[in-house]
Amino acid sequence: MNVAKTYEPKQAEEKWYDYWVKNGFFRSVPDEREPYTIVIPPPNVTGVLHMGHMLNNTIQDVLIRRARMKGKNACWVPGTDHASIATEAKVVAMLKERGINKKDIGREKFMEYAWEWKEKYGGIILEQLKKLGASCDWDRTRFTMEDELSEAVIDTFIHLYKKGWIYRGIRMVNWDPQGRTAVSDEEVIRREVNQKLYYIRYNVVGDNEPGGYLVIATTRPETIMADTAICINPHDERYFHLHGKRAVIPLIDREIPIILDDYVDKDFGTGCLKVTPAHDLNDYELGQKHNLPVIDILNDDGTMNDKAKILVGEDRFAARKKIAALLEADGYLDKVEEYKSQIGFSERTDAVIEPKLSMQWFCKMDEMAKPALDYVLKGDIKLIPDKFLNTYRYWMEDVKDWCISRQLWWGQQIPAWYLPNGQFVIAKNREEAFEQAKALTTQHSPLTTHDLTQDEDVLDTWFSSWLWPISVFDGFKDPNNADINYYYPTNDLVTAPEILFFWVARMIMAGHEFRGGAPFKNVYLTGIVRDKQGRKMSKQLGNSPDPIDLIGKYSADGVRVGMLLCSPAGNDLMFDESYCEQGRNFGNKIWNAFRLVKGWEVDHNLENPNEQAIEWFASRFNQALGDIEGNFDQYRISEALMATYKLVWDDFCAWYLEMIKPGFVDGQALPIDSETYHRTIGFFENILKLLHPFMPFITEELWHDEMFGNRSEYDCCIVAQLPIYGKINTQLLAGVELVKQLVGQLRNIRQKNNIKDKEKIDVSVKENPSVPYENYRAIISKLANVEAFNFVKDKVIGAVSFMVSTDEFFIPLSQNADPVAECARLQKDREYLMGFLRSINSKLSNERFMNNAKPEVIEGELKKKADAETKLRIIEEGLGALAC
RNA sequence: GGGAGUUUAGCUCAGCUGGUUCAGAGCAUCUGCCUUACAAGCAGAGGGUCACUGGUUCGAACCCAGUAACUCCCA
Repeated sequence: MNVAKTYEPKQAEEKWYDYWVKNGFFRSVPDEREPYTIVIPPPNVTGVLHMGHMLNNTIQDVLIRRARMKGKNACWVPGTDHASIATEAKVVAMLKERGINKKDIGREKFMEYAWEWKEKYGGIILEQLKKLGASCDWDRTRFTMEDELSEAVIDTFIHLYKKGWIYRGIRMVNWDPQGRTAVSDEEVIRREVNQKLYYIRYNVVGDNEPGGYLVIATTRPETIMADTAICINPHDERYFHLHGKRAVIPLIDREIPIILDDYVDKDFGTGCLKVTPAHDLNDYELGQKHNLPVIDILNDDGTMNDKAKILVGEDRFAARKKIAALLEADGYLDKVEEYKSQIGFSERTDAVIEPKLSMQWFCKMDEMAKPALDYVLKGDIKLIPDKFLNTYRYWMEDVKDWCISRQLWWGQQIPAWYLPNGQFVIAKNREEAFEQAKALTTQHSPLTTHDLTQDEDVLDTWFSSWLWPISVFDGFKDPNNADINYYYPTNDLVTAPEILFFWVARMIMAGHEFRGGAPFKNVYLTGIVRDKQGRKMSKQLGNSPDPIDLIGKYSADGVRVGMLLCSPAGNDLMFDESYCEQGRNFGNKIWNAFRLVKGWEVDHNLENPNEQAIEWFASRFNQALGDIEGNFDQYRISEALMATYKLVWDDFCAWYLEMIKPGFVDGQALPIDSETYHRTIGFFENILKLLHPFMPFITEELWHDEMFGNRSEYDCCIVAQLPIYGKINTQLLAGVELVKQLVGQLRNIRQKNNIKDKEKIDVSVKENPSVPYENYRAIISKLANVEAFNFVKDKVIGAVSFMVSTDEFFIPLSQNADPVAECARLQKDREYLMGFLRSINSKLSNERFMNNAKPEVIEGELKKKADAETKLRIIEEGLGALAC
C-alpha cells in the first residue's frame, strides 16, 4: 500500500477549497428549501486575520456547514467594513511616507488614494479566511462603502432625520487628537494610570493677607487657563469666608468667580474645584448650570491655542510639564502627589482621549432602544450564553444618544448642506438640497447650487454596520426583493461580547425600524482569545501567533479543532498552541484509521464473525449522534466536538476497529469478510460526515478515495446529508461496556504480572453471570488475547480473581497468585463495600428519607444495596478460601 | 464607588430540576511497549478539603448568607 504514513494536509486544502468554489457549493440562491443564514461580522477591510477572527469564523463555518449537511439552503454572506478611523490613519501614514499631506491634496484626491489602498490591501483578510476553510458565498461579498451600501446609509440618515431622530448639537465628545476625530464612548478604553495630582494656589481677590489664597488639586494643570470658576461646597465650613469672592488664575492673572455647588466633594483634594467647562464633562454641566463662559484652549491636535495665552503651540503633555515648572518658579505650586486614576484611550490610535466641545451629529436612541430591548427580553432574540442578558438590559435602559459624525474623509459624507447664512438642509444630493434650500431663502437673495456646501464630516462606521444584515441583501434599495424575503431575518449571529452594544444592539434597532422585526434569532457570543497567562491577545503585546503560520504548522483542520477545543461559549479562552497540535494529531488518527481499512483485502467466501461488534458500533454511533445533536442545539460546540472526537478515537479506532481487524498468520495478513468490510466502510463514511463541519479538508479528501466507491462530480462530503438517527440497542451497549471493563481488567492483570501481550491466557467466569459473555467470546479473546474462556461452578483455587459488576473472574497463572497480596486487596475491597453499605443502610433506615425521596431514588438505593451485598458475599468467600 | 460573572485534577473545562462512596472529560504526568493503521501512537496507572466560613435539608460541588481572590461592564 502506498498511502503516506502521516497525513499531508497542504495539497488537500488547496485542492478541495478550489473544488468547492468551482462547483458552487458555497453558492446560495433562494429555492424551496428552508434557508439558514449567517452574515459575517464584517472585519476591518485593512485588517489581517487574528485569533479572534479565527475563533469567530471557525464557529460560523461549523454552523453553516452543518446546516448545509442537514439539507438547508445555507448562506453565509461575507464582506468587510470600511473602518474609517483605522483606514484613514493608514492612508494618512502612507501619504506621509510619500511626503504628501492630507490637507494639501484635498478630499477628492485623498479618496482616490484611499480607494487605491483599499483595492490593494482590502482583500487580504478574506483571502485568509479561505485558508481557514470558510465556506462563504463569495459571490455575495459586500463592502460597507460600496455604492449601494453607501446609498442605504445616506437614505437611512435622511429617513431618521425626517423622523426627528437625528439632530446636530454641541456636545462634549471624546476627542482623539491623533486621529483628529470624535469617537464614541464605546471606542474609548479606560485604563488605570499613574498620574500626578498638582496642588495649585489661586489668590483670592481683595485678600492680601499671607494666607489669602485657596488651593485646588488637579491632574491637569495645563488647563488652568481655561478655568472659568472655582467651585466649593456651600456647606464646607472651611470656606465660608470665600463665599461671594473671586479668585485669580495664576500666571495669566484672570479673575474668576468662586461659586457654590453641592456637586463638590468636600473630601476630595482640597475641597476647592477648578471649573473648566471646555475640557471636562462634569465641569461643562456645572458650567451650564451656573452660566459660565466656555474657554477652549486646545487645538484639534491637542496643542495649546492662543486662548491659552501662554505656552501657545505646545502639546498638552509638554505644556503640563512646563506649566508645573512655571507654577513652581512663581510659588504657586503647593505640592505634587502621586495619584492613580482612570484615563480614556482611543481604541483606534491609543491616544489619550480629550473631552472636547464640538458640533456633532447625534442619533436619538431612546425610542429605538425600547423595542430593541424587548426583542431580547421576550426571547425573540436569544443571547447565548444568556448571562449577557443582564448586561444588555442594563445598557439599553440607560442608553445615551449616539454621536454619529466623525471628522474624517474616509466614509459616507453627511448629507447636510449649508446655506451661506448657516442654515442647513438634509438631502441626498446637491440638486435636491438646492430645491429645499430655495424654499428656505427669500426671493431677494437668489441662491445657486454652488452656494451650498456639504458637511465636511463622515458618518461613523457603525452607522453602516448596523444596517449590515439588511443591506447585504439590498433590503434598502429594493425592500421586497427575493433575497431579502428569503434569507432575512437571518438565523445565527456569531460575534464578540465587546460589541454587543454598539453593533448587535444597533442592528436590532435597525431591524425593528426598517424591517419591523428582529434581524436574527440567535446571537452566539464568543469569548476573548487570551494567551496562557490570561492576557488578551494583541498586536501590541506580540503575544498572538499568526493564524496563517498556525495553519501551516498544524493544518487548517487542526487549528479549527484546536480553537474549538478550548472555547466554551461566552467564556474567554486561554489559547495554547498545544490545542492545535491535538487537532493535528486527531487528523492523523483519522488518516491512519483510513489506512488500516484501505489495506484490507476482502474474501467474499468468508462468514461474518463480527456481528456483535458491528451491531454494537451501530448503536454506539446513534447514541453519539443524539448527544452531538443535543450539544449543537444548545450551542455547546466544543462539547459536540469532544463527543465526536471520542466517538472516532475511542469507540471507532480503539474499540471497534480492534474488534474486527483481521489478524496475521505466518506474517500474512488475513482477508476480511465482505459484510464486515462493507459495514465498516459505511461507518467510516458516516464518521466523515459527522466530522466534516469541524474538519472539512481531511474529510473531503478521504471521501473521494476509491475505497468508498466511485463518486460523481457533485458527490462531495460538503453536501452529503448527515446520518439519520437510528435505533439503539441499549442492552448491547450495556453488555459491551462490561466487556470493555473486563478487557481492561485483563490488560491490567497482564501488566501487573508481567504477562506479555502475545502470551495467551485462560479466563474463567463464575456460572450465570449478569451478561451473556458467550456472545462476546470472539471480542474478548481478540482484545485480550484469551485462549480459553470457561464457565465454572466454583472458585478457581490459586488463580488471580477479580470482579466486573457482580461477576467473578479467574485467571489461572503458571505460578500461583501471591496469597498475601490477594488477601490485602480483598480486605480493602471489603472495607470499601462495608462503608458503602453503611451509608445506604443509614439512608434506608431514615424515616425522613423514605418519606421524602422520590420512589425511583429509593429503588436505586435498594438496587445498590443488593449489588453491594452480592459483591461483599463473593469477597468474603474469597477471603475464606484464602484462609485469611 | 455601582453592577455582573468566575473560583471543581498540573492546565482547559463538564457536572442539566439537590439523590450511587459523586466527583467527570480532554490535554499534561508516570509506568510498560518501536505489537505489520498510527511513537502525531498503543496499553495501563496515579492525581481533587469541588476557594473559604456558616446555614437550609434525610441528603449539598449544586440552594441561601457572608468572606477572599480574579475577570468584565458602568461611573
